[in-house]
Amino acid sequence: LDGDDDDVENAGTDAGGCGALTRHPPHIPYNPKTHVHSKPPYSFSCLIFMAIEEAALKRLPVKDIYQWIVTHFPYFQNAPTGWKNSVRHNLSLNKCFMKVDKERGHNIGKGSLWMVDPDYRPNLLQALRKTPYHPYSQLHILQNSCNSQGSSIGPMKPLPLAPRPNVNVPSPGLFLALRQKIWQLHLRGRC
DNA sequence: TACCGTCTAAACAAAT
DNA sequence: TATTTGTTTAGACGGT
Ligand SMILES: [Mg+2]
Repeated sequence: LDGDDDDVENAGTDAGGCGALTRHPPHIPYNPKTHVHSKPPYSFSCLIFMAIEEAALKRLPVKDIYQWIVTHFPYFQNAPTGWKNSVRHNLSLNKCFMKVDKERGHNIGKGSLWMVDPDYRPNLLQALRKTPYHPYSQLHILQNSCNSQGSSIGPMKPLPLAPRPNVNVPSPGLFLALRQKIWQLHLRGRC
């Protein structure tokens, strides 16, 4: 039904080098909507994680994971075929992701729903924390820009980095909103 | 050097 | 029957 798997991509060499298959450089501000030729600086595990976390019920079928990824990271609209294979491969092999038990009764089309194994959710959060442009690695930008024009005080508050009774405190769902905010500040030349 | 996480390809089976 | 979904093996790569 969905005519995906569109190829017709770069035929072979790309002279300049900055063609499609390049991971986005860590030091340049990244916007998934505009940098459609850079591979997002997130692993498939992180992408899947964010997709599931933003789902109301924290569960998604494979197809919806695809959809979340392409809408939030348009790079994949024209990415070389194979990334869906990688998604499925990751879901299956990565212990952080598990299928929801096929509940008798209501079934959602094909396949199963996928969820994050609560025991391994901290692992995914840690992985996400280590990526660029994650709230935890970018919050200082918001802080140093939005406030203070005159305060000569340095570092301000150390930031709420961490510990927390965690569990589901640092919502990765906030990630995109925060990243957007940071991006806007960047465009205004304030950080 | 080994190990780990990651990515990509591919073979294959099962479900639909 | 064809497509989708899921599992598995294999190899490559960069970082620790
Ligand atoms: Mg799994």
